[in-house]
Amino acid sequence: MANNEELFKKITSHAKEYGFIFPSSEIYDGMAAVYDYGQWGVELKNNIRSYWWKAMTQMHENIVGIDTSIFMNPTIWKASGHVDAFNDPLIDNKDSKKRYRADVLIEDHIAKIEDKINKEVEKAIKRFGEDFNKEQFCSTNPRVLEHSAKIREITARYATAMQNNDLADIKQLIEDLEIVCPVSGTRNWTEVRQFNLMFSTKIGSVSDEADVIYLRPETAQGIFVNYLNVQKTGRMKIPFGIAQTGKAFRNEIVARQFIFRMREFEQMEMQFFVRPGEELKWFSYWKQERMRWHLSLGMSASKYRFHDHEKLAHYANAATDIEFEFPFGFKELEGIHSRTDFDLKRHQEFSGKKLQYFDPELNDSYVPYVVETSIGLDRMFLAIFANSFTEETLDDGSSRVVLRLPRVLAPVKAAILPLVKKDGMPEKAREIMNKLKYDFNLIYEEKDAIGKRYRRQDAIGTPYCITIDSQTSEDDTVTVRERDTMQQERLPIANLASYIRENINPLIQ
RNA sequence: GCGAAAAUAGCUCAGUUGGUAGAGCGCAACCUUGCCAAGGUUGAGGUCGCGGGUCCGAGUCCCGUUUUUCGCUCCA
Repeated sequence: MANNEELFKKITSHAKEYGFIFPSSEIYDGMAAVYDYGQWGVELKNNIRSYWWKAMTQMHENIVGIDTSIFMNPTIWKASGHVDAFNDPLIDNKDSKKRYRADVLIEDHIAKIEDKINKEVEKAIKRFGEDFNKEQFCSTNPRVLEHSAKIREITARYATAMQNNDLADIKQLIEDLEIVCPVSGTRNWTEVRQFNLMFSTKIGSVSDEADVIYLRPETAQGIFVNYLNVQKTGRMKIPFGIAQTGKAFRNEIVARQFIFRMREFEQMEMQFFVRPGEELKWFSYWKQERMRWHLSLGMSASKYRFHDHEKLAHYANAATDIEFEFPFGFKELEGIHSRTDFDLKRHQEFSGKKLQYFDPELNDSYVPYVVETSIGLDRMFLAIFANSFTEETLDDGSSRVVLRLPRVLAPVKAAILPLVKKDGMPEKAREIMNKLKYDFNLIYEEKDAIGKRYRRQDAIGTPYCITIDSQTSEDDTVTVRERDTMQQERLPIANLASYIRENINPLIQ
């Protein structure tokens, strides 16, 4: 494990040193769990996104893409369940390290007081027999009156505190009631915190009248609320899919492990709409299909595994994760969920609009079922980056750091290097550069010894180094040096473009 | 969120019982060499994470805070 920690440290250092990822707002002491992509990082990230996008849309005739807004009508998040499921005040016990919902702790306490009342009532029933008037008893018995007054007091105080968002008073209430942790039995509590999964902001320029809106915690809802627009205007027939990439925001309590868990992150999602009853067939199809996509990048199959969910979310009837072996262990990289018709049904209910699809083959209308594939772009970046990072010792005993990125994803496809800064080589190199730059992202470099320049390209994962030497001016050939093998071959300049194109794209191979 | 550890140049680090900062690599310019980094010369770059305190004097001691890492917890 110590080795992996060491490796992970090297990977994060390398990411910063070579312009892939910087801590956000670094000169202001940074911002927890927020990172910026640098000059090479953004190229790699764009390439991953584009590779996914092409694999989903271009390679599937029945999948199209859209791009929906981060802001959406707030009712969408009520329909999706995000508002209610994550709006609770939480408190931790420092001894047991267990986390509780503050309202549940207080309700449990009230339930205990109610038990006391019930016991008084039971005793009274035993004593007075059949003609016992419970209502009269409760409104006169001093012990019961005391208990019910207490309950009213607690309830009122809790309601006021929640209304005023007075979390300090909720903490005080828990202390005043001498509520103890069921596990540790102690009253060593943290402050009460409101845990909101969603970031909120206000729309409208007059703040009093402004409405609260949320930054989307997932991109999926933008697809759901547009599915009929796409289906109708694109004349889509079930089964069909809608793909989208974009930023999502989650107010995670613990965000950690570099770019693995960030509060602002990018998702690549595809929602596949199917006939009710056929969702599990498609679920299994997408499971295999998505794994195939991962393996096409050439990373070892042993780095991947499925993790089927046993406990399913309220909306799902099947779910699996594709996990990847990061330096800190196997972790979720992509989720594949059979979401049933939950989301569309809820939107139908909350919007009052029919979200049915007329199936001409069945001559029937229904709300489609949905199978979702959802992958974190930043996680995919980390998986690829960490997996590609290699330190090796060469035969001559020297060492090199090489980023063995899948070539299709490499930020720079080729470096154009004049062997020396004279004899017309730089001019020839510029000429080649100008021919190829419309097709590929290139780097031109003439400073330092050729070996040093090769190593610099290795460090950012450039698959090919094209070197112009004295022979170039004689026969218009150059040497092409491959990143992983360091082997060189001599090629005519005219063949360079097709050589690079054919060697970088696994979808062609 | 709880607990522990850490923070000095772009990166990796050193910095004696407290006496106002160094190395290697990297970077820039020039020279030299010319197919696998680490020849020469010159140079840029740090209010030692930030804020207080103790002291004649703090990178070093104390308190707070921010960030990062690890363990636990959380992750519809």
